[in-house]
Amino acid sequence: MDDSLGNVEDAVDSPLSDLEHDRSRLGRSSTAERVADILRDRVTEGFFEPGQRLSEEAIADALGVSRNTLRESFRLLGHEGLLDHRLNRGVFVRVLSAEDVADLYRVRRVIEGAAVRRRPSGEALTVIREAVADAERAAASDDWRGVGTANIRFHQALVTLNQSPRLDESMRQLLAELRLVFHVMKNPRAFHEPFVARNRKLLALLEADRPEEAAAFLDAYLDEAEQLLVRAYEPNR
Amino acid sequence: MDDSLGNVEDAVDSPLSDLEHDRSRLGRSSTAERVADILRDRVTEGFFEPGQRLSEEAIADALGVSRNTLRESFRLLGHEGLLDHRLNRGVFVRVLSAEDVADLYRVRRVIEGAAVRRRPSGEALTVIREAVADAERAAASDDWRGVGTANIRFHQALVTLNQSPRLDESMRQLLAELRLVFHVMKNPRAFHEPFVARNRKLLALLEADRPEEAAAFLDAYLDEAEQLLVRAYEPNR
DNA sequence: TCTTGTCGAATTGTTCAACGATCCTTATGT
DNA sequence: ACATAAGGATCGTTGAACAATTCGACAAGA
Repeated sequence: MDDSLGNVEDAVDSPLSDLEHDRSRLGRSSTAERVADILRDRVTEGFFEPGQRLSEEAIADALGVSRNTLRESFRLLGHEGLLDHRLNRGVFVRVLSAEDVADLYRVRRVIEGAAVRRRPSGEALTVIREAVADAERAAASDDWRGVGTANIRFHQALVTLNQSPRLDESMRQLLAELRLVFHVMKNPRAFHEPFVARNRKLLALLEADRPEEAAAFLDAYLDEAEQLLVRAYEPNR
Repeated sequence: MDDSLGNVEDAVDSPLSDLEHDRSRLGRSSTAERVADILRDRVTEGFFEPGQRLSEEAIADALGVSRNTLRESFRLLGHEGLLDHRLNRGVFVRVLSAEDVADLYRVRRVIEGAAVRRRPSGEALTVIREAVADAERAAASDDWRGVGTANIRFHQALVTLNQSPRLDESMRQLLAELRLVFHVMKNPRAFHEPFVARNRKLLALLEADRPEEAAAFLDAYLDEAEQLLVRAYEPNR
């Protein structure tokens, strides 16, 4: 890797370093992990309902993989909190209690709160702006499911202000768990609509470099979101 | 389950709900998980050195379990950040970069910082006091390894102030990762001794209910700890 | 009627042996 | 010295097998 040689590779130097960015996706094949990806999607999208048992034989058969491989996948998702592995009984889609929801929001207040107190980099702000705009666009066309995913992207982007890969990863998992709960909202509009404008407001506070106000605003934001969720959730226990 | 019947069960109603509390300990076995426990200990205690490859056949043979079971264990530890799973190459004890260390401390500042800003419950304070006392006792008898573990207990107890099971678990994993790094300190005394008195000071600030000062003190505390670690660590890259 | 014991089917937990795929080292040839 | 090819070691995955455990059903007993 000596650039001083001035060989033909220099011509594609920039696009090449772009490619390097995708390298993390390369090693990423392995039947067990791919199966885990599929199951993760299915669980978070609600295809498998919370509490439902995932039969090893049935799923291994359906996906065309062996039970052993499937079990490796189960271990991964169990560790992510999406599946509940009970000894000798099988794996079940995790059922979150109201107390779990409260805990998830406790963590959000800590991680997102720390994020908005930081002086944002322009780069991070760009991503946040896009998420806000996407949510507004989706709301304008009554696509409340789209609002939900844009909203998730917004909060994920907020956390990147911490500049910590581990916190990013924690947030990713946290939001995956939270999606398990979102499905109980029968009226997605009622849950997502109030927050579109707040995202815009929070972004403005960040851009104005008023971290303490942003933090206070976020706290109220999360309080209300939690209330909405718990209220719709508590009855089903 | 109608209590109004006034049957004999009423007499044991209270002790029965006590029993439920122990239910979590029941499911607690499974060869794969027990193997994961053993390996986790071995890795954090330094028996397996960072970078070392863990042969499936050799370890499965040594522990008397099958390769498939061992692989399930590997998946668990891989997700905890202690093992590095490279496709078709095997699992290696994770090697943390200086950037990883910085990230771990970034997370600590967020999680522990949030913790000390809370009004501590008397119960949590008791555990913290014990950890401080243990560290002082160990230091008095030149047991610097003991100081290290008491110190870890101290910070783990700090995090419980957040009253969040998920943050507790995150901290547990984070500290396990950090232990991977601690082993590079050839002089444990130089690394642990300065913090015994600071633990006491931080505890005093908590007891005096001065959260902002506690937070500022903790930040400086973590800054110095990180500096010490990185300085001893950077050369070995 | 309620509790307790027992049986059997279904499912998970774990092992084992096998084979292709991939990586690493070493030997080979230019 | 360098690229290439061969070989061995190890991983990835499978399929089958069997023990262990759960759970529901049903019978026996208080």
